[in-house]
Amino acid sequence: MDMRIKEAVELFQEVLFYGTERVIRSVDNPLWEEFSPEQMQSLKLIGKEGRITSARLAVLQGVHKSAVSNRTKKLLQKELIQVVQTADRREKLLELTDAGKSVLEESDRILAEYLEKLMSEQVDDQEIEQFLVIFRKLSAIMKTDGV
Amino acid sequence: MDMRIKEAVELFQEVLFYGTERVIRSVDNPLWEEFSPEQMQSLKLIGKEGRITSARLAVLQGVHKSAVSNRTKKLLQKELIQVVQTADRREKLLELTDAGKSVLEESDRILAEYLEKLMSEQVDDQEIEQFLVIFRKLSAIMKTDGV
DNA sequence: AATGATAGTTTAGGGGCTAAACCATTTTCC
DNA sequence: GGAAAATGGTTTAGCCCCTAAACTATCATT
Repeated sequence: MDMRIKEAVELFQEVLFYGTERVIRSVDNPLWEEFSPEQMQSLKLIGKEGRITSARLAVLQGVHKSAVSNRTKKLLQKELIQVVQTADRREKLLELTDAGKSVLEESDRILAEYLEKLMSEQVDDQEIEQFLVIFRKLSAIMKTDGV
Repeated sequence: MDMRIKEAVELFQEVLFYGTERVIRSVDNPLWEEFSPEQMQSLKLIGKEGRITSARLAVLQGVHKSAVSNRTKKLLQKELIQVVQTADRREKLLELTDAGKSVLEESDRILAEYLEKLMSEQVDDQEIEQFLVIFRKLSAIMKTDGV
């Protein structure tokens, strides 16, 4: 096996599979103690789309509809989202409340602070550029590779 | 806020927080249906250290000891690891069985195949090099930044 | 020998997931 | 127009993971 592939396997697992959880914990964002990553992602997608159905959210998040039902149920209880009824009586459109928007902004702000600090301490300018390039690429791959 | 930081926040979340699960699913490794990422990581660390205590595993994985107890319980039941008793009757050293070693090797082989295919289709040689550089950096950061 | 510390397990409760079952509503077909 | 099929979302059932307290056996200290 190509040594590079072998190394890639190790790094891939270390960073993507096993490192993520550690990063989330080290950011030490109080909001992330109250809202799970799954709930945060739901907020993000709802915010991005403006108004969205549960079905679409399930597709975007790649999970079963009942998982979405459970997530949105909690977000509704926490009043971070609200329902807008459509003509189709079966359907519910979800949108962010002001509180939901605040949570998203605050969460991003804290993560930005964390990254800014991390980057200023451990990464030089050129590496930041490379980081962005590679992550843009990874993001693109994840969106196209049947992922 | 620096636009680059803003972009980094988005990409970071997309790739590390929300993309990982999708990648795991798209690799389509049958072993990963039988063994969770948490169990796989335990196998990996046990394999790397040769013999290891639950306490050390808890530290390396950054989880509570009861989580480790549950993980190793399942791995024992599946006969992927076995216990070696020490002089300290409270303590148990864990080591891989041959079956455990096989699972690790097979899992890595499948992931290597996946990455090789991915890289040959969507990434050029220079990008592979950059990918490795950046991931080495990320891996190093995760090991030192109180992560 | 009694007390405190330690290693690991079990218990309790919270989060997540899949998928079937369920219910109301809409669409399709005859 | 009415019955059957499809659809949107919720609830139920069962499995997984986590944290942390409670618990038990063993070791170390006083």
